[in-house]
Amino acid sequence: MTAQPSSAPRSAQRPDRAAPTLVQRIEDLILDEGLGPGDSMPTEPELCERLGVSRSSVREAMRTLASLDIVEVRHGHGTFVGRLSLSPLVDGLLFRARMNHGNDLRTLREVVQIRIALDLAVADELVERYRDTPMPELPGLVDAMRARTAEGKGFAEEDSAFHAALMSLLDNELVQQLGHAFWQIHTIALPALGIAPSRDILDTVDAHRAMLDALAAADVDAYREAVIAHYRPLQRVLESRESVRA
Amino acid sequence: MTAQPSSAPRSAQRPDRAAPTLVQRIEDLILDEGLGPGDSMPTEPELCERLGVSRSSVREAMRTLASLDIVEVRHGHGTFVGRLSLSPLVDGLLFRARMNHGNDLRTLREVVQIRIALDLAVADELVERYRDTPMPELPGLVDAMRARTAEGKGFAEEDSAFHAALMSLLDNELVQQLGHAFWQIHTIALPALGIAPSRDILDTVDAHRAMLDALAAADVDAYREAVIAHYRPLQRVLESRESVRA
DNA sequence: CAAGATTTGTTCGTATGTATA
DNA sequence: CTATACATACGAACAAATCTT
Repeated sequence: MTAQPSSAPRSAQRPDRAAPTLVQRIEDLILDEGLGPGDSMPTEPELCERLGVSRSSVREAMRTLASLDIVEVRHGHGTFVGRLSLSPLVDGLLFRARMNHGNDLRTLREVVQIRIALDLAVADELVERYRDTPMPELPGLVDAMRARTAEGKGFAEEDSAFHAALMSLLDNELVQQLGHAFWQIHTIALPALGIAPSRDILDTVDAHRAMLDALAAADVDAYREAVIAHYRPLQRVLESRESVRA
Repeated sequence: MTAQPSSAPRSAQRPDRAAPTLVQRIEDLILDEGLGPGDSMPTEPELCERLGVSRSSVREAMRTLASLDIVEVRHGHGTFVGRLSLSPLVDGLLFRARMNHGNDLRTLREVVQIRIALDLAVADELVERYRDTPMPELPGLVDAMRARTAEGKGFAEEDSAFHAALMSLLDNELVQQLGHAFWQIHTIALPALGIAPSRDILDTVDAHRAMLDALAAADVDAYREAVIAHYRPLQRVLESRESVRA
């Protein structure tokens, strides 16, 4: 009955002996040429020649690669190897969030759950690393958050910088990017869905400070507590919108 | 100094007052029409008319949406709303893995680290859920793994089904998909990079059984141990290839 | 500042391959 | 087998953005 895996969505459509798609051929070209992020790609006419296809085809393939952040195209300037960020994940999840809006905020709740899980999972290592590499700029960020909250403004920049700084201790680039990607999801989605931050957002600021205190004291349990507290206001906003369930 | 966020890669290029891109307009069309995964999209000529753009532009936008799994196009049949899977994440990470191959297997190591972190993070909840919903098909899967190993074959199907079944207990669709996506990465990447599984792959099979035993006994610590042991052979393969560092 | 060269963005018309009825 | 509807591919022309001279 398991004739077709059927789980593999579209990526695994490589029957091995089939003709490589144009997207793959361009990927191979990047690798063969030894290009890295930021390096400029051949121009479209050049690619048409080298690959023996029309410009329309090259352009469609480039769009695919651009949406995966494998290339980055700048109008009137050229095409460059992209940064291989997780922006496609962000784009996909943002659309998913818009899609099941009206029903509930399921996607956003799940994103927050994963952020919590990730933060808790790296807590041990973070405490250890922080011992060797304290980060003197972090308290200033927390103060800035408080200041901006007092002004009635958001503190997205500071929040992003705070978490990015902590994650940078981990020597795992993918975790950093995943964290940033998930952070982006609700930072972009909530305002876009017209959902205002709750009043107890100040608790979030305090939780940031508590996280720093726990790190300075090398107290893993306290850090875990602070992380959970840190997400509580956000969770409250999301749960309060929990409505119809099919 | 923070004039431009500049951290936002490409997704957030929405100065709010700028003309919505064609991709966004098609996304809006899907949402406005109330379409869901599997529903058929308007045909290309129809979209050209409704959106007032040429066929090529529609096609390029569709390619972008297809690579994000927001639409799925079936040759000669039509275009349909996609499943919103995490296939773009898989595609991007697979390319990244190919890119820093030759240097080291950094990306794959990071993927495994995240899988471990996720599995450990959900251990508590998993044990709890398993108490209420034991899954009688799982031991059979482990036996099948052992049988296939004895035949010298891989057990990708069984492994995938095993982890998918466990994750399905969690009531967090995103975690399931993330787990499956990361699983796909090294399952696809390792053979593609010509790296053979290590001899001690049998330990992985045993670890699967240990995971089940721990779940049946509702022993969280034992489950955590088994999870870690489960990844050890894979980690060994990846660490052994650690070579040049720039 | 201005003109021109380069490069990507958009459009049209046409022909071809593929799945369904 | 034929017909129809659909996606796929191509090539040429023009538009718009960017950089250089």
